[in-house]
Amino acid sequence: MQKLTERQRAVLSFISASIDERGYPPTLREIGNHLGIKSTNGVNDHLRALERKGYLTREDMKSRTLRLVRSADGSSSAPPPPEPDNDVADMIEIPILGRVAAGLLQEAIQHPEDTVRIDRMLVGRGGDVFGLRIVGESMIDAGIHDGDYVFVRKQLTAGRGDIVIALVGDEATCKYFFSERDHIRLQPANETMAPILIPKTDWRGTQILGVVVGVYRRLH
Amino acid sequence: MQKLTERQRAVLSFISASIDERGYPPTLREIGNHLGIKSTNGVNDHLRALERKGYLTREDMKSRTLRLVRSADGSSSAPPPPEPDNDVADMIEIPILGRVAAGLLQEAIQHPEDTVRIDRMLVGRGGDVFGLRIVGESMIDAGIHDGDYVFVRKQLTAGRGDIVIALVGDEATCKYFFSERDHIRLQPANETMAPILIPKTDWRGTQILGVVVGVYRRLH
DNA sequence: GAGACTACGGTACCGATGTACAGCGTCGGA
DNA sequence: TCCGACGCTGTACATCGGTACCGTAGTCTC
Repeated sequence: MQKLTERQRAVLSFISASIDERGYPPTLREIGNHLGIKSTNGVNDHLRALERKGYLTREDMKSRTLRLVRSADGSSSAPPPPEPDNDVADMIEIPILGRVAAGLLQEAIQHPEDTVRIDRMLVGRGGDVFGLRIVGESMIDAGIHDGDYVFVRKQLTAGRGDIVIALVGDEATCKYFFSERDHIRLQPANETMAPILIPKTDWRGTQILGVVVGVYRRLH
Repeated sequence: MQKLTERQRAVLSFISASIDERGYPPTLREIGNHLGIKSTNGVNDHLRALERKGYLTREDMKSRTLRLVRSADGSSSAPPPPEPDNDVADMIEIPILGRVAAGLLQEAIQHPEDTVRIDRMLVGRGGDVFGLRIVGESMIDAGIHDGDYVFVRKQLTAGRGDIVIALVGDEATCKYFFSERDHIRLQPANETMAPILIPKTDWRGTQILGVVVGVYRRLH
């Protein structure tokens, strides 16, 4: 399968998204509208290129007859295969489990507040991701404010300097992670707050819930 | 869910088959053709009945916008019920138009880099939303860092203290917005940077592109 | 017998859409 | 430097396709 340009990929992505979300393909003008292309011909050029490169087919003189072609590697395109498209329109559903530093984890997990869906692109590949609401200012110098949502990829280990969600006692907390000689240091990003030091002898892997892969703040 | 007549069931079945096999819904005339109905009105009667009984929805004055509605008992209608069409309406597709303070607006708008989809909940109701990538540290004290994505609701006015995307000369920039006696003040959230003052006589409404309604930062 | 709902035929209108043609600028080879 | 691919603007046009309005019939219920 020939390579696509950025622009062509964007067109393909929008077509795929349209089919997924609305159940029918877009028109030339809808595509143009979405991508800021004013001329139907501009869009048609892209479609011709995508046809030529084997990514989609369409029928003459009929509206909305775009069909995605499954690519050789099996990575979809085609709508009927229920598995998510590979590079395109890859969505992830993220449960917002609770608030960090606001209660027991168990408690939080049992009362998912809400669920949001965002583009997989925004949280990177792979992994099981959940969301938490931040309470407090302990990570403010890292640009994580009170009320922000953080998206967390579940994993038991972390690298030096990663922002993690860790269990300290019964509380989940958001901190920088540093593994040092004989202890784990959980460092707030706030000059007024002291790091939490945990002797490695007391440390268990299960205490890391995951690594923060995204931060979202709603304004207004 | 109300009962269907033989004929209505046949219409529904054909629509479903069309979506399954071809990837897009049929037109009125295609339905009529298949079922031996010569009048578009005959078909339209059926579609109206199916709408009224809650089996499908469609959009006005747009071709092939039939959508099957999942029936209460879960027994399809929807051809491949992979994802719940239920809250699909709550998704929003956001084109990432460019980088703030990195070039001309026109330039940016004409070259959308990419598109992301996120839950409408995250950006609030209504409005046309686009995305920008932040370049620079001018809003760092507001927790908006270099490389962050901001989601912007298009609007020409702003309230005191809103974070806006504004046109200053040819550049789009992200700043706090303050309307004062005889000038507009665009205030960076960075102690080392000076506000931009624009006499109200020089100010035009078109200079505000929109209000920042969300900030996203990808980590890791 | 009046009034619904169903199930069409026919026709007309007009907005929605795909197609075609003419250009323009950029960019990376050959 | 010419050429092809890319990525558009702009315009014109014919068809596609949804909607509206007018009729006819059969069935079923009240």
